[in-house]
Amino acid sequence: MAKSNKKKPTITDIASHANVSKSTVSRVLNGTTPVHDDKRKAVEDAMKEMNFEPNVFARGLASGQSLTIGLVTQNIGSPTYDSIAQGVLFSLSDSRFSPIFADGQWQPDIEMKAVETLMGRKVDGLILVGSCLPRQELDQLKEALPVMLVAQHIEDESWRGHCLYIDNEQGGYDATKHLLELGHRNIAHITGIKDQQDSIHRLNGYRRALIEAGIEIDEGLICEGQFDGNSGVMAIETLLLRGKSFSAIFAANDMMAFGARLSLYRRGIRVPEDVSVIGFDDRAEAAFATPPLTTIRQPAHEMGVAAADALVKLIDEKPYDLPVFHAEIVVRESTRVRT
Amino acid sequence: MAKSNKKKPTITDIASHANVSKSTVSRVLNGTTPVHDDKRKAVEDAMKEMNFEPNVFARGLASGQSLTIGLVTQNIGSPTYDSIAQGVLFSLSDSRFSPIFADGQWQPDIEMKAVETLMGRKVDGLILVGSCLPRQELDQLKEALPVMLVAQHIEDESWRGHCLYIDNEQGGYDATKHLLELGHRNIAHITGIKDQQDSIHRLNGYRRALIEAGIEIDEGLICEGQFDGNSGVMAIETLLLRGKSFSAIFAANDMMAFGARLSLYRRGIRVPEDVSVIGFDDRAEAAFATPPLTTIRQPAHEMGVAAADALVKLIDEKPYDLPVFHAEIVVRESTRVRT
DNA sequence: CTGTTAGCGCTTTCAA
DNA sequence: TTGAAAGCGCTAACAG
Repeated sequence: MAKSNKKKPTITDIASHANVSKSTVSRVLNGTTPVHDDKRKAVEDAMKEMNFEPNVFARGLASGQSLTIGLVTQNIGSPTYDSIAQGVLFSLSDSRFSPIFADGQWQPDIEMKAVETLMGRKVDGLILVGSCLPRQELDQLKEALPVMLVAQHIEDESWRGHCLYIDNEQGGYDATKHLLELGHRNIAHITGIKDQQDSIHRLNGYRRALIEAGIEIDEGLICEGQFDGNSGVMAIETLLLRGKSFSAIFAANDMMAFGARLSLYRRGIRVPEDVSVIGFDDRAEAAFATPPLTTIRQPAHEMGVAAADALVKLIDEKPYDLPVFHAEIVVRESTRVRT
Repeated sequence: MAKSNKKKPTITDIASHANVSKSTVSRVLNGTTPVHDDKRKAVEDAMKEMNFEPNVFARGLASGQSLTIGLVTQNIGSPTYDSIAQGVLFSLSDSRFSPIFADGQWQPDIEMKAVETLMGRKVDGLILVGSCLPRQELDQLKEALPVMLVAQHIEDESWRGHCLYIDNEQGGYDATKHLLELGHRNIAHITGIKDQQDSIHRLNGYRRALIEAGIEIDEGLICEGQFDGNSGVMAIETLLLRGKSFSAIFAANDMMAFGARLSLYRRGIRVPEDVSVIGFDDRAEAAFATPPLTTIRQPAHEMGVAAADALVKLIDEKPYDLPVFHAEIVVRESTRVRT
C-alpha cells in the first residue's frame, strides 16, 4: 500500500462499477439478504478489482455496531492476566472484531473510567479480566451490553455463562494435598492480597485440605502477602520471627514463591531438602527456577480464547457453551518427600 | 449508567437546548473557531446537563480522524515488550486517543496483516514495537501516517525522531565490561535470536569489550540462543560439550540467563562462586532468582510512555523531542570477582 | 431478490 | 463570530 494516489473507493463506486445499487453492494457485504449469484459475483469482482474496504465509521454510524470489543485488564504486564489478554487477541484476530484495551489498575474508580472510555467508543462487547467493580455496576453493565467476566465468578443465575474462571479453591486444595501426600504436616501458607477473591479461595482450599487430613490449622503458619516477590521474602521472615517451624510452603502465586525461596536461600535453608515450596500460576520462569518450581497451572491463554469466542457468540446471539477450566498441578523439583 | 431510558443526546439536542446552531456546538467541541463566551457557556452547560458524549463514528466519518492509535507488538506476553505496551497505554489513558492492539508474532507477513487491520480501522498513528517489517514497507507506512518505532533503530535521516531505542551495543558492552572488571577472562555469550537487531548489537558490544580488554575472541564461547529459557539450558550443554571452560556468562536476556543458571545448578556448578551470570532485561523475577540476577535494565515502561507522547505530538504536528534512553546495569548477586 | 429513499451524528465550507 | 446546508459512506426500511 503506497500513498493514496487514488481516493479509496466507496460502495457507490463499487455499485456503479458493477451496475447494481448501493444496497446490493451493502447486501453482499453483510450477507443480510440473499443476492443473485451473478450480481453477487459482479460486486465481488468489483470490490476485488478496486481494492475496496468498507469504511468503519460509516458502518458504525449507520448500524450502531462498532465491530470492536473492549478488553479491561488489571495491571497489564502481570502474570496470568497477560496470557489471558493474549488469548483474547489470538481468538479475535480471525474474527471480524478488533480489541480495544483499557486498564483498571486494580482500582474500581479507574476501572469504571476505563469502561466508560470503552463504552464511549461504542464497543459491541466487553471482557473484564479480574474486575474490581462492585456487583451492582457489573449488573448494570451486563444490562447494557454483552459482557464476559474472566478470572472471576459471580454466583448468580443471571451471570451463568458470563463467567470464566478456574476453581481456585480446588487449586489451593490440590497444592496443599500434594504437600500432605509428601508427608508434610507443618505447611505454611502465604496468601495473596487480602479480600481478593482468588486469595480467599486458595486459602480456603488450603484450609480444607488440612482439615480433611485431620490437621489442626495453625493460624500462625498463615502469612498475608501481596502477590509480589517482596511479600514472599517478608513472609519467611515473619514466619521465622514467629518461631514457627514448617517443612513446606504453599504460596498463593509464583512471584511470592520465588521471594520465599530467595529468603530461604539467604538463610541457607535448602529447597527442597529442608523445605518444599509450591506456587500458583506457572509463570514462564517457574520451570527455570532453581530448583524448578512445582506450581499450579492456570490455563490462562485458553481462558482468553474461550472468553473471546463466547463473547462473539453472545454478540451474535448464537448459543455457546463455556468450557470448564481446571487448574492443574505441575510437579517439578521444589517439592519432595519430607525427610 | 443504567439501561438507556433516554436516547443519548446528539449535538442537535444540545444546540436546541442552548439556543445555538449545531455548528456552534461543534465549534466548542473542537475549539476550531472562536465562540462567544456566553454561547460557549450555554453550550457547555447544556452538554453537562444532558450528559452529552460525542459519537465517535459520526466524528470519524465526518472528519476522517479516528482518535485511535494502533499498537503493533510482537508476541504479546513477552518480557520487555509488555512493559512498553503498558507504558503506551498509561500515556494514552489521559490523551484523547485510545489504543487498538494487534500482534505480529515476529512474522513479517502476519505483522503486515496486523498493520492493515489497523489501517482499516483508520488509526491516526501507529506504534510498532520491535517490528520485523522490511525497511521498504516501513518507509511506505511512514509516508502514509505518523509512525513511531520502538526498540528499533533505523539509521537514516528520514527516521530521525521516529525511533525510540536503547543502545543495545552499549548494554552488551557494559555487561561484558562488568564481568571483565571482576577479573573474568573466559566469558561465554549466549546470543538472542540470530539476525535479530537486538541480538546482533548485544553481541557486538560483547565483542568490543573483549577486544578493548585485549582478549582474543573465542567463537567457541559464543552460543546461539532463542531468547527463551530452554536455549539457556541448551547453551550450557553446548558449551560443556565443546569442552570450553569459562568463569562467566553473559546471556542476551534474562530468560536465557535463568535457563543457563538452572543448567549449571543441575551440574553442581555454583553461581556465582564458580561461574558468574549476567542477563539482560531485568524482568520482575530477576531480583528474586537465587541468587538474584545481575542484569541490564531497559527502561521499557518509560519508553512506551515516550513513544505514545511523541506520537500524539506527531499527529498534532507539534514539536517534540525524544528522550535518550540508556540501559543501565543492575548489579545483584549472580556476579562476583573471579577466584 | 433489488432499487429508492432516508437518515446515522458530526464536521465543514460558504455566506452572512 | 455565527448559522445553513451539504455531505462523509454506509445501513435499513419500504416498495416493487
